Amino acid sequence: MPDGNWSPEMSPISKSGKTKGPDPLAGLTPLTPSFFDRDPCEVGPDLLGKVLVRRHRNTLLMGRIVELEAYLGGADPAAHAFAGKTARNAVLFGPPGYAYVYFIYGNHYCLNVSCMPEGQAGCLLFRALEPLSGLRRMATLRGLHPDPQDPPLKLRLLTSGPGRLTQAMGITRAHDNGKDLTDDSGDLWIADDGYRPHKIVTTKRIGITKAASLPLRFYFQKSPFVSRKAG
DNA sequence: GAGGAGATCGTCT
DNA sequence: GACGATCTCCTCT
Repeated sequence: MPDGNWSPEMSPISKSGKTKGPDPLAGLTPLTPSFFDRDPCEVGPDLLGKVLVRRHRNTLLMGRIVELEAYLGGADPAAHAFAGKTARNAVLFGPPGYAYVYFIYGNHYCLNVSCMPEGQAGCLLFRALEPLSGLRRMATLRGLHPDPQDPPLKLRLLTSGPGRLTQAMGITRAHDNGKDLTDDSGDLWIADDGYRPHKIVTTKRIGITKAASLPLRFYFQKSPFVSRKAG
């Protein structure tokens, strides 16, 4: 899409997310481990526009990735892996394409995907999604009461932020940490639906004090679902 | 609309 | 015991 106004193709395709009728996963192919077997700075722009797929009980939840941050591991003081491997961050040192979920500020979970070859740490933090499917379930999980009209401004509250998107997808450390996000037989994986992104903006990362000036945050310039526009 | 502060708990030192 | 890759509510302008 050219970098004009937000495209209708990015609007929600299913409110219920119930998996009946035509296969809602038709045309979706899982990403491969080799996709993530690279520097997160390279993976980040490529991962924008892909779809995070979640099977939550009998409901399919899907969201397009519109905002990410890269964390580089041993070379990045802001990264959890900077101080070395611990029980908490062990997934980051494992094979690429796996979910690293951690608990922060006593309230929130954050979802990352591991990058780089096994033995080297690096990851991408999911900061925002555009809700595509299963909006009612997402609203319920978020503790919101969905308006029947689904006004666009309310939609932003579902998945615009790292803590919000994990809550909307029902992602927790106990249930999802260490999952293979390239395995479409699981209940959490990443798909390519053929969408090709429009203009990508690169800015400083949010909410950190160390290495705060590095341009490692990537998002779609025109997406209303990005957590914050200012870098 | 912008800014500040509290909530709340796992992880690390 | 201190800190933190956040969110929400409340207050002020």
